[in-house]
Amino acid sequence: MDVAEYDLPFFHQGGFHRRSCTSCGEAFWTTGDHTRCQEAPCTPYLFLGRPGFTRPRTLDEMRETYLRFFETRGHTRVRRYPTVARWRTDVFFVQASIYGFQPWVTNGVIEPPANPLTIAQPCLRFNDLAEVGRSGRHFSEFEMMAHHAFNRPGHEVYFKDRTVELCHELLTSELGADPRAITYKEEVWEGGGNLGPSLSVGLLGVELATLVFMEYVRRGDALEPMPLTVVDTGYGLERFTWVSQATSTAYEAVFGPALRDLTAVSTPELAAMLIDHARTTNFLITDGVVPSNTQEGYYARLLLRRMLRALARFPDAPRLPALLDRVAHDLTHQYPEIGEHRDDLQRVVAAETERFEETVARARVQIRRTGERRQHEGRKITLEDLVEWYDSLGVTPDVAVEELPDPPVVPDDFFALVAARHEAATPAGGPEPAAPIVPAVPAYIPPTEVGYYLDPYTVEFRSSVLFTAGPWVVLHKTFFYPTGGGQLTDTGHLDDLPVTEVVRAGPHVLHRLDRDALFPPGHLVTGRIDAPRRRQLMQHHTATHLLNGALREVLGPHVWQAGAYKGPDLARIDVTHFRALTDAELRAVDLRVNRIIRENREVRSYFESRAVAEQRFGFTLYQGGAVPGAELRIVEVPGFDVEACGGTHCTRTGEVGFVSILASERIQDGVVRLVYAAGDRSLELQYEHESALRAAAQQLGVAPEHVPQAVVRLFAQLEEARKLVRSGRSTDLASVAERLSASPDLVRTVGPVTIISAAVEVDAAGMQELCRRLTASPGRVAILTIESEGRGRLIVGSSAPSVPARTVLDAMSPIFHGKGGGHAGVATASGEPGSPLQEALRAGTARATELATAGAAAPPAP
RNA sequence: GGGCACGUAGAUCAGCGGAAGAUCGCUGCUUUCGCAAAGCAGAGGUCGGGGGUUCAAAUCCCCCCGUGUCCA
Repeated sequence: MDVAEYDLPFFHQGGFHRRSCTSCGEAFWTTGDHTRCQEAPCTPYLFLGRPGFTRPRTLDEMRETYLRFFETRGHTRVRRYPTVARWRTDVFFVQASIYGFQPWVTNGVIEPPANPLTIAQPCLRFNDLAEVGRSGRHFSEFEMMAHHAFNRPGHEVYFKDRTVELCHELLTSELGADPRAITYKEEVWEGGGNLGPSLSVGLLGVELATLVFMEYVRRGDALEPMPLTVVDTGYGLERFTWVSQATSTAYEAVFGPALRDLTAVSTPELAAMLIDHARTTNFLITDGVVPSNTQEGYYARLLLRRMLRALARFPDAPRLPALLDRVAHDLTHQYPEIGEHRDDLQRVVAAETERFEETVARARVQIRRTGERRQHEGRKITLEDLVEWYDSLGVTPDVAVEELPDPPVVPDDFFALVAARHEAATPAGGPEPAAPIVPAVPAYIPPTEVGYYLDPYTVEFRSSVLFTAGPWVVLHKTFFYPTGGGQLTDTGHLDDLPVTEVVRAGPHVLHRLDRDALFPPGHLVTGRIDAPRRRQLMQHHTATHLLNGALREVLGPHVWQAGAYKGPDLARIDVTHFRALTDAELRAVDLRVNRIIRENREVRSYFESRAVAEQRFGFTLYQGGAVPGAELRIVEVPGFDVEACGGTHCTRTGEVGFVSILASERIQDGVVRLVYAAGDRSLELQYEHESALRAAAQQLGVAPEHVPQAVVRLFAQLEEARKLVRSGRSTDLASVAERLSASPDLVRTVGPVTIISAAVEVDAAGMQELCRRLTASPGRVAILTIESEGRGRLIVGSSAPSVPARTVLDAMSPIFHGKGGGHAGVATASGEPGSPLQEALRAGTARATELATAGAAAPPAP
């Protein structure tokens, strides 16, 4: 980055000089006489026991001081964004104050809610979890205070000079830092394809803030100026608070009395870790994360389990619910929504705690058993076993060791071993499902006017053709709804040609015909939408919103839509929840939804600017996921449910008719699915179910209400019958066995050994069963053959030690080209049928006789 | 989104290529005034589902379903 980028008038007028840090070599600006930048590691912490600001402030005081400082200098205070970045697909969590404005504000698509603005944004970072509590300064949740300015050509708010000036004024005049102790180190910031110069603000060994000036786009090696430049600052609230209090760790300054209380009943490190995690958990769950084994949910689980494990070591410490409550109480002053989610959070945590305890109890039993078995076998439990258990049972080595008589030594780098194991695993990576191939619409074609938002009831219209490509048609204006938001495409006709699919591509709506479109440009077509289908789709879509609202009411505000489908036959909604729904919950949801339908409430659909909608309704708007654009389409059932949604909706709830919930299942940890039907479709299904029930009743010859008992009875009878068949077969085999044993030409006796050999006519399983019966008593050898599926099969069974079945078999196999094997007790083979098989049977009998004779002559030592 | 582990009797699990097992629970009998307990006997299994390899699969391979867990 060019030196000139950092050469600001403010530095020159303020008497700053530019130096190179003798430690890291980076350039920095200061009015003092430092030879090093005032940041770690070049400069050690100098503020410990010697505050960098004039007076100590608590976290809340420091935040308020900051925000007010910028408010009085023309900035508008903006509410925090959720810590869970639902509006983004590239990250799970907000990790910096600018995330709330990416990508639509920073790329210029929409206006910021205010300009310039100031914000205190809770951020989550989980990369250094192991350091939290131990290092004295790491947090999993921290607040990034910021002032942001977005500059468009012709509308310049402020840029580098004013930014540094404000920062310097805040530190010196407002907080009372010694101006000469401050250094502004030159750095380059880069991210998301953008980059620009930045200044890192150091004081007494701490990096207090970073001032980033986003002004370039990287195109290969070249840098191009951005049309919109952004002042992206970040001030660490926790560090400011710490520097003001000069305590020995940041935790003492930030967590205050809660930390002292908890330290008294545990250790300082664990107390800090617990409070940090409790804060983070409060934010996570309040912002809509349900603990699970995937995605965001896993972090909630990870934190909760770390807390539970730590608390288990200190019987005098408060239990998890009390800890979370205490921390929530401290946060509620600033974030009232955390207090509002208190009860819901406690339910979520209780369910997760129960689950954890079950998991650990189950794992302990398993480990103890394995330990005992290994000891029996004279083998040791290895470190590898512990890694395996952690990975697959979720048991930390300290717990595993408690269950083992002779545990291996657990090295300090245990978790590095786990990581290494994952390193070795190579990801598979399947092919992406093919997206429908849509032709490129030339840019000169004007955007399609869409009529279905304002008027979802028009199903016939006239419009002119603007563009065709193969079967695809773009119209000047359309009422056809393209697949989107989980709602399936409309179908119908353009003139008399069937429309099979409608998709949106950027500003255009493309209709796909069942053949190539031969309309000349400008041709006027009549569009007719399949009205019953559309009506059904609308009913399903509105029903989905009603269910979502009812689920939040019944289950709690942790419920978020995690996916939805609205087809012509059925609809589905997936929502976050910590366990499968009970029948009572389902009934409550069903009752609530159908009641709202009967009340025939208004369903309002309208456009609203994003900033206004977010401020009015909050981020629960984004139930369907990220929605682009400056304007949001809002679908609101006043007092019940509000969502940003692009679908077609009924205008009154009564039009939905009736909703019947057909099924509910837990589709993955933390997500449940409801399947349902609305309107005519729910009636149709009702009829289908009734007629199915009647048909079943008729078959059973009972009244419909007696079907369940009749089925139970039927199954009992079936079981009886199966038993009879089995015992019948078994008596059959028994009589065959008896007959064989009684046939003198099949049986020969050699000393204590009785040999029975015969060709029988049963199936393969019967042959085995027969063999087992014949050799049930000691001193018996059975050699049986069958022919089935064009092959010859044979079995040798022996309960006479002198005649190993396998040896007999080996004498027979070559004769009928049989393949097979077995052991001394039983051996089987299959090969050619017919005379070779008969020959083999004779040879086997001879071999068995030989062995028995030898055995009788020289009995084996006992 | 990916890795790994697991799915066997009502419950908890063993077996991991050669003839389906253990413990608890259940039923009956013995014993007892009765209960508990003990002893004896017995019932209870599509070894998650579907393909494949093999003379032979609960066991090996592939796919699917379910459960758990670790990681991003």
